[in-house]
Amino acid sequence: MNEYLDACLRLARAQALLVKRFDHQLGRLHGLSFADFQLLQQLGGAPGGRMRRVDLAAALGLTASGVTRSLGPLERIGLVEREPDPRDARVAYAALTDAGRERLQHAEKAAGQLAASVLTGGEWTEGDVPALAGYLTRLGGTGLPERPAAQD
Amino acid sequence: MNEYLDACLRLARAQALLVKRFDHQLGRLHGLSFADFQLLQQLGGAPGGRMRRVDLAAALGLTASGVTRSLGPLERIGLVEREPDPRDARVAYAALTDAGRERLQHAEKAAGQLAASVLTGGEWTEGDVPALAGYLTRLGGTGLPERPAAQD
DNA sequence: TCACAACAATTGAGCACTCAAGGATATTTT
DNA sequence: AAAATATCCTTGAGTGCTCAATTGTTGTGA
Repeated sequence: MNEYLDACLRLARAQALLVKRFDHQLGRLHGLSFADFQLLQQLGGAPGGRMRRVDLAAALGLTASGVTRSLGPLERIGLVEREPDPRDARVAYAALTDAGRERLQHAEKAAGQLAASVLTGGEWTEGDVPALAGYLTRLGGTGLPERPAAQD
Repeated sequence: MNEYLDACLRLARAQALLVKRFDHQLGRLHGLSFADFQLLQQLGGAPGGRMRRVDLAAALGLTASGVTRSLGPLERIGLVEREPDPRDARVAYAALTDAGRERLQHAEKAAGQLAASVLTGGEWTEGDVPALAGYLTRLGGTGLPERPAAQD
């Protein structure tokens, strides 16, 4: 096994653990999965807190079908609502509700804290996280929502 | 959004893309998903090419249930077989068949090549991959099967 | 020796997706 | 103008898991 495959396998394992931790923390405190959180975050970063579903799918790296299915439960609990486009009957927007905006704020805080707890202390030194982020960006870890940096 | 959460989100995105690429390549050439490949690899690295299912679950970071379900199709196509433990009736072993061993060899070669194509060239310089592997190890990217390093 | 806790595996139900198909609508081509 | 093609979204079916419940077996302690 070469070092490249080793790194790919490590990435898969690290991600699985990380998702588990985020799911647990966000689920416990806010009733959201990590995937839900990412979806809300993309909406939160869009103008007016709304996006066409097809754009949301592209932004999340999912299919349209996946977005439809993910939005269902979030609409039902009132975090997201559906809006038509007056000019194009094919299009439906997904928009954050006030409750959704508030839930996102709290979840973002919790997620930020969990991320900091994972990536600070112990062996993590000053340049590590930017270096890691750089490598992950090269590997396709792009398309994150534009957000003002929140300093912890 | 702080830089720690940014890195975690990038990891999730990078992984999704990587899995898609491995699934596609391994599926096309060998009829295996990336998850199937990882399972076969764990068996390949075990003494005699066999492990208790409960140990396989732990090694893969899955539940016993997940392993039972993943092994089903692989048993049906003859890559893996089930063996009882003569001393403990609770236990079932998952063992690579000859066909499974051969499939694994081919898949491992293809996976190694894909990984190399992802992580070499362009922006990747000499210390990058070991550094990335180190960070991922810290994040829980451990438990990979012991394999003699195959140099490409 | 016996009761019960721990262990191993499986199965039903549910979550989180993809792919393919299909319906409706808008755009492009003829 | 009409036909062909592209776009958007949803739904059925399938993949890949987890959790909870269940069954059967083994190990431990009284």
